[in-house]
Amino acid sequence: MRSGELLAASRRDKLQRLLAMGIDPWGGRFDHTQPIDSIRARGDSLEKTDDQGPTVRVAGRIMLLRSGGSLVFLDLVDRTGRIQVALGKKQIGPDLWRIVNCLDLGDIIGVDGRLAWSRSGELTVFASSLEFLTKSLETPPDKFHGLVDPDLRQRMRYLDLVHGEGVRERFVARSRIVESVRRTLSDRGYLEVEGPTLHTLAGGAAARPFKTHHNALDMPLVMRIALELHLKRLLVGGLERVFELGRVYRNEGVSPRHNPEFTMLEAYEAYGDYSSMMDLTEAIIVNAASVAGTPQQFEWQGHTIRLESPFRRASYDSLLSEVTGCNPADPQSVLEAASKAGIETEGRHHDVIKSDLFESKVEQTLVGPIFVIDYPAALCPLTKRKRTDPSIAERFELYVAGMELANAYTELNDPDLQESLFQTQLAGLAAEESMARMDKDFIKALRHGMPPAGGLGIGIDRLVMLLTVSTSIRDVILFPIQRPQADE
RNA sequence: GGGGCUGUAGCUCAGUUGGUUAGAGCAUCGGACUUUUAAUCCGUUGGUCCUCGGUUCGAGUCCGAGCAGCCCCA
Repeated sequence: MRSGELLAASRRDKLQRLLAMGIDPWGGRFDHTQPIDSIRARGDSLEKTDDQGPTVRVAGRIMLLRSGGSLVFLDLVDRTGRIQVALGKKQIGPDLWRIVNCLDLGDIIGVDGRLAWSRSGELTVFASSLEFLTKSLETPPDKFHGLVDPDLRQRMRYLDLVHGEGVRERFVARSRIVESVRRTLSDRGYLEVEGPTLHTLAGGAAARPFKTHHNALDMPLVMRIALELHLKRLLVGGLERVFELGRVYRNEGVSPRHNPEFTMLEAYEAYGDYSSMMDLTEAIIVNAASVAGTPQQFEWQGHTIRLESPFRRASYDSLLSEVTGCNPADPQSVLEAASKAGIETEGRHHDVIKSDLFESKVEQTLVGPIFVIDYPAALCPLTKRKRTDPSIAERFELYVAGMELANAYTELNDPDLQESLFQTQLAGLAAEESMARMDKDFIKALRHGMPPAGGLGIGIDRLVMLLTVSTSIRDVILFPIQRPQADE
């Protein structure tokens, strides 16, 4: 028999012993428990010598078990923390003591007892009674090292949450961040809406979609790659301030910064523009950082990050010239810089070359947070051009540690220009890298009149990475994509 | 898509130049213990060395292919 089977057999055996005693190994309702963190807080006002502290009731999973014959110490965890429990044969009586002999690491129990400090100074619930709540039939990970194999941590996230250092806290922070983002927007009068996730056309971003099919209607569908075009239809509909915070899907590679499904925020504000979106972006991030407990200054991805408002703003062209030394206004100078950087230039649109140069040379230097503003217009088919210079689009991207975190425009609301931009495929740009995809229904909506507006997109997973100081997107997504395991 | 690294007990990890029966800690089981802190002490059980193939008298170790994961690059 394998070791795993032997371990399981011993737990099954204890399960049977519990059943034989008339105890339900799967428990039931257990009311009036106190969260462990609040119990710990009560310990602060407890004299070290007081062995008759307040009566408490706690429930949780057994993480450690130290048996001293007729006195057992165990560490119990709940969603708020960890506390030591002492179970004494004399204190709980011989009937309940028979349960103690059936306890394994990982079991879930409920305890009533008095809170007091143990002789060695550990805050402890000295149990007067015990209720068995759930048997664990699998062996938990090594009690000291926990689960460290990144593959197993993702496949068995439930174990990672229990045993991983700071894992539960990180996902609690994620939830608080999302909550804060919603609050910042709703405080400003934004309405949360839900657009369709099944599209007939993948618009609003440059990405390859997942394809699917609707049987009853017998039509091909794609999973959405962005929220943009439906939210703008709602601006036409007069909702004026709308946002959606939801999942989008891109059929692309996996990396420490990319997961094929991820959470996107998009917000649109009638009568705003890209600079009002910069203010909004700062507010969203600064507010979220404060609820996530992100330090003012920290090391992330090899850079020292300071999240201080206002974030620096610099134009695309000025950064390009600063880093590469070229003159962005002079096509020849850009061409030379691009060739020097080993970028393919033959037969490609000037703005496409510029963009490649920016990506290969400038992005990595952007420690930030920094708003990169005023993009080459040809790359931005959904963005309004500057009145003073139609070659420049009123767009910004927010960078932190070389990573794109947010993207925003003054939204293009001229239906005729939009239609012609949807038809323009830039030389040297693959169709799937282009945002230009004809959406006639959207154009029609624009013809009815979309108010001038600012629009913003924030990658929520990346924001959570930043604010929880995580290195991989997989550390902030509960169930990132994985291939199925060959066996089992 | 290309390159590098990794895969050994339920978990965390050793494993020498290719050489006898593959080891440790935790976990399990048995024993001692009513103030322990990864409890301790004594004893015990547990292996598809990721898979398939090859080289060899002999493979956890070398070679090839595949699978899975991590990282870097495009």
